[in-house]
This record gives sequence, structure tokens and C-alpha cells, in this order.
Amino acid sequence: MVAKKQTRDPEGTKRRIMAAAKVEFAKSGFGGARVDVIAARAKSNKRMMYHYFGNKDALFKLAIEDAYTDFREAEKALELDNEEPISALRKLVSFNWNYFLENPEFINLVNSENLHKAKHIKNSKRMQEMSRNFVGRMQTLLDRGATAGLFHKRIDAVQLNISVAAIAYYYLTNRYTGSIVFERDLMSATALKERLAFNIQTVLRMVCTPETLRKLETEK
Amino acid sequence: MVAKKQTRDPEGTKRRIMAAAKVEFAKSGFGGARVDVIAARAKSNKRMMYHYFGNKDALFKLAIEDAYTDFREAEKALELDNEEPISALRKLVSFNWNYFLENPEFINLVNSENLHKAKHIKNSKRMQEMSRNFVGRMQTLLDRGATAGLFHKRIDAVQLNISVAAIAYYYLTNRYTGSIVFERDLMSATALKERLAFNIQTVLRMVCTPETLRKLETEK
DNA sequence: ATCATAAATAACTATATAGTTATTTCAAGA
DNA sequence: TCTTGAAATAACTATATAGTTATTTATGAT
Repeated sequence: MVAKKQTRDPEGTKRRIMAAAKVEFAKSGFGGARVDVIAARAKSNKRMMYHYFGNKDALFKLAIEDAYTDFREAEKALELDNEEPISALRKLVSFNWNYFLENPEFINLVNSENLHKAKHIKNSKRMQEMSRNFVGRMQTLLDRGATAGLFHKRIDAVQLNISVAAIAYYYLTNRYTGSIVFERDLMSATALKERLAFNIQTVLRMVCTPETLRKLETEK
Repeated sequence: MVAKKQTRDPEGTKRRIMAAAKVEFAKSGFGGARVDVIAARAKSNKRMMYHYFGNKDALFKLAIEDAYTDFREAEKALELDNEEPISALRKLVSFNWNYFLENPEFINLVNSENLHKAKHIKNSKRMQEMSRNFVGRMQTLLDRGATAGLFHKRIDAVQLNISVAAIAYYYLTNRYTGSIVFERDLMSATALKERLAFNIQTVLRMVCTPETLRKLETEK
């Protein structure tokens, strides 16, 4: 048998290690993740990880910053500023739901970082900058809705966003214990569809004035 | 006369090991928890843990079942059945908030079990039984409110409960990354008070009819 | 073709870890 | 007081783990 030849692909190796790290950190958490597993999954070896990233903590920090960047970039791409407020809100709730559903590693990375009291991103300017922009966009949306007489006035953009994320995130991150304690398959196609509809309704009821809600009701 | 400290105390030892396990599992997750740390914290030793509980997985299973039992017992003690529906709902939202706040290990145990896809409680009749009773109580509350014309009809008790838990749980479990990305101390006394008020308002708006909400508004 | 440098790899180290074995200590019942 | 079984403990084992060292190999510039 011919031994496989070494080929050089520094950028590819680096990228593969990062991708493997996200998968392994998401699957087992920071503490449970194994650098050997990451190296193997990346079809590289440990030494390359240490060469490109320094150590396990630095690798994790980059993984979570990357994941958060992807999340905020996807949200930004919705261009909610050009959208009618109620429609924009519906899109935002759906976006959160679908993103968490389609990128399950995101939730687990965030959970793991919180278990460790956010020590990896504690001084990350990158995280703050992205969030600041996001809260700004959310506040603009709320202001536009309030000016149009559609939304309640003086809703806190941060509180609202936490709740918008919460009702999707919690359902999905706790789906395993949830499916057992509620004796219901929370991940069936029907269940997922129903949850998204429930969440959209929840947020509209939080944000819209009674008159707006009545109008939405009759429109159906 | 004070009795001399007993050198043998099987029940005490068992109890101390379980208490230590909850703390350590909550602090580091199942994978990150160390049986040596548990033994030391219990002022016992590893061999006793293996003697009384079998292995690390069995210990974790009992820890999470115990924690969940405590949670549901505390909820049951609220006796919401004897309460006016709107007041009962307020109490339930406050209860969730305060319980998660005062028992931070609960959230982390649940998170860890979900990271492992609920493998420890997969066949736990104890968990299902408790949850079934709880959903029953919640449905009764919703029915009473609907009959009195206060609440919307046909609200799903499971969906609502997931959201009631979510808006408290998510805020608290992700408080470390949250405080960084939002550049806000989410755990200051003021922030906590505001969040609880926001959550109560959210749930009332989800559940109450427009007329009920208007009446609540003018009552203030 | 040769050389210098970066990329890749295997083998190694020191420590930590879940679980076990062997032994000692205690206290209740005869 | 003596016996016996349970409670407690320390020392041990086999394996796994993050991080390192030593070495080989590929590739672009000259």
C-alpha cells in the first residue's frame, strides 16, 4: 500500500480545524470536548491546532465569536429596515426560530460559554460591536411601529429581543428533557410548525396595540 | 450536653454526597464534574459515593430527579387552584422567576442533561408523573380564566408553560454572555425587578383578552 | 537543482480521572 | 466482652488528556 502523501494547505487546514472545533465544542461543551477528536475530525493533528490557535481556550473563543458573527450577519441580511413593521417583526421571530433550528451548534456554544461565565468573550470588542448594531436596528423597528400607531410606546429593545430569542432558544435547547416530561415529540414537523406560529402570536401580542391586534384578527 | 460528633452516619454521608453532587454538577456540567471534588465537598470519599450511588451517571440521574422534584413541589405549594385566575398567573410567572434565581443549580443541571440528550432521565416515570400533574394544574387555570371570560380560549397549556419558563430561564442562564453583548448589568437589583415586571406583562398580554387587559390598565 | 521556511506528523510527557482493591475502624447484638 | 457486618479510608490501576518535542516533508524563490 502506498502511504498517503503530505500535501500543504494551510488555509484549508485552519478552516477544517475551526469547523471541527465548532462541531465538537457544540456536541460536548468546552469541558467535554477533546482536542484529539477535533484534530481527527479536521483530518489534521493536534500540533496543527496548537500551531494555528495556541490552545483549547483560544480556539473556543474564536469558535464562539465566529458563530455569533454568522448569526448577526444573517440577521442583518434580513434588511428589516425596509420592511413594514409588523411584517418585519414576524420575519424577526421566524428568523430566530429557523436559525436556531438550522444551526444547532450555535445554541450549545452559547450554553457552554455561559456555564463558564463567559470567560472567553469577556473582553471581546467584536461581540459588543455586533450587538450594539443589532439593538440599534431593533430599536429603529420599534420606533417605526410606534410612530405608525401600530406598536405600544416605550418598549425596551433589549428586553424584547431577549424574549424573542428565549421562546425559540429554550424550546430547542431543552427539547430532550421537554419531550420526556411533556410526553410529546417536540421535534415533529407539526410540533415545530405550531411552536413557530405560537411564538409569532406571542410577540405580536406583546408589541402591538389592542387596535392593531383587532385589525390583524379581522384581516385573517 | 452536646453529643460528640458521630464517626458513622450513613444517612448523613449519603445526603452530603448528593448535596455536593448537585453543586459540582451544576458548576461544571456532567462532563466537567469530578467525582473527587464531589467526595471532598461532601467531606467523604469516592468509595462512599460508589457504594451508595453506583457510578457517576446514576448519581447524576438522582441529582436531576431530585432537583426537578423540588421544583414541582414548590410549584404545587403555591395552590394556584384556590386563586383568582389573573392573580394565579402573576404568581406563576413570579414563581418561575424567583425559583430559577434562588436555585441556580437547577438551570445548570437541566442544561447539562439536555447537552447529553436527556439520556439519564429517558425512562424516568418519576419525571413524567410530576409533569403530568403540573400540566393538569396549568390547564385547569387556563380553563377557569377562559370560563370567566378573562382569558383567550383554547390556549395550549404546554406551549404557554414553555414560554413562561423560557422568558425567565433564558435571561438567567445566558446572563453572562448577555451582560457582555448588551453592555448592561443584567443582574443588578433594578434589572431583575424590571425583567420580572416585563415578564408578567408579557404573559398577561399573551393570555388575556383585550377587554381584560383594558380593565387591568384602568385599575392601575 | 538547492536551500530556506512553513506545514505536517508521530511519539512523548506529566498529570488527571473514573472506578477498584485491600484494609482499618466503629458500634450494635449476643 | 466478643463477634460481625457495615462504614470509612487510603492506596492503587488503567486509561485518557492537554500540551510539547523532535523530526520529516513539501513548496516557492533563487
